[in-house]
Amino acid sequence: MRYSKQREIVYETVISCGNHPTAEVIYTEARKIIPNISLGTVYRNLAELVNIGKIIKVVVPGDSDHYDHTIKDHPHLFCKECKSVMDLKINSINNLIKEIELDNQIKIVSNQISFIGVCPKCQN
Amino acid sequence: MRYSKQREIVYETVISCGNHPTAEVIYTEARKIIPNISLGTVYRNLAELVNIGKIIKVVVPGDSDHYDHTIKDHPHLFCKECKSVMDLKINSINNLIKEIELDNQIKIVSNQISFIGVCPKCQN
DNA sequence: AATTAAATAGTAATGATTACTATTTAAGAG
DNA sequence: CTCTTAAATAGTAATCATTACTATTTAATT
Repeated sequence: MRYSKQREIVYETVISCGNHPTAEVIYTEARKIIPNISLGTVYRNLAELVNIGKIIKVVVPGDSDHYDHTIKDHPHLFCKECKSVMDLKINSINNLIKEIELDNQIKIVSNQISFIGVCPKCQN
Repeated sequence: MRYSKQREIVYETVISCGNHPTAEVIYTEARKIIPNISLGTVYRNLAELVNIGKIIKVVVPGDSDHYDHTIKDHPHLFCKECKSVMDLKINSINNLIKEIELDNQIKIVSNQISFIGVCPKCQN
């Protein structure tokens, strides 16, 4: 893969944004640095960064895809109130996956574990 | 909610199909009984059936939504090979959710736990 | 049988994402 | 340093799933 300024900016934006940005958010941020970067370029580079394992895609029910620079396998919470995506801790995720593989006679290569609920900030 | 033949057929199709049909699959099936049923009617009734808790929606990364007549909380496998959706058993899902709620100080109201991998039929 | 609001069919619109194409550019070779 | 070439881009069009809209139909009540 050849170097491109655009890909570098897209990657840096995913990291600096922190809050699981969507393609649209990354596009808005990236345009502050490369004003004529195109949305297609953002999508293509996000897909490539996912492919080479530098970021992951987070699928949220009823919302566009989000991107996460935390590679380590972890679930997410989608907050009903503030619509934010939050990383979750889970102690035994590897054990859980092994258990599910054995119990169901399947091979798991990746997962999308999402919870819908209320984040700490939005608890009343 | 008023009775409608269309809603009844949509519901029965989700049940009889078994294999986690998509809206498009349900539309095709339903047209065998009501030839001029519209796709919008299928979508609207699926949403209503989800709302009243008679079916659940299964979100799969990179695929359109699937519907499941099994209400009990359970995760799904999306098979990379045959593209099918399969129900999974998990012993301790309620304990898992309680643990995650405590560890992360959040309130969970629903979940979408999906694994991507290979189903038993597609193991070589 | 008349009334009324919910549900429908058919179609248009939306929104996220992907595909296409002419142009630009990174990077290696001479 | 210049030439070459394939990868990457910008800009735009197309696609796909899903939702919204509207005139008409229909379930259910009076």
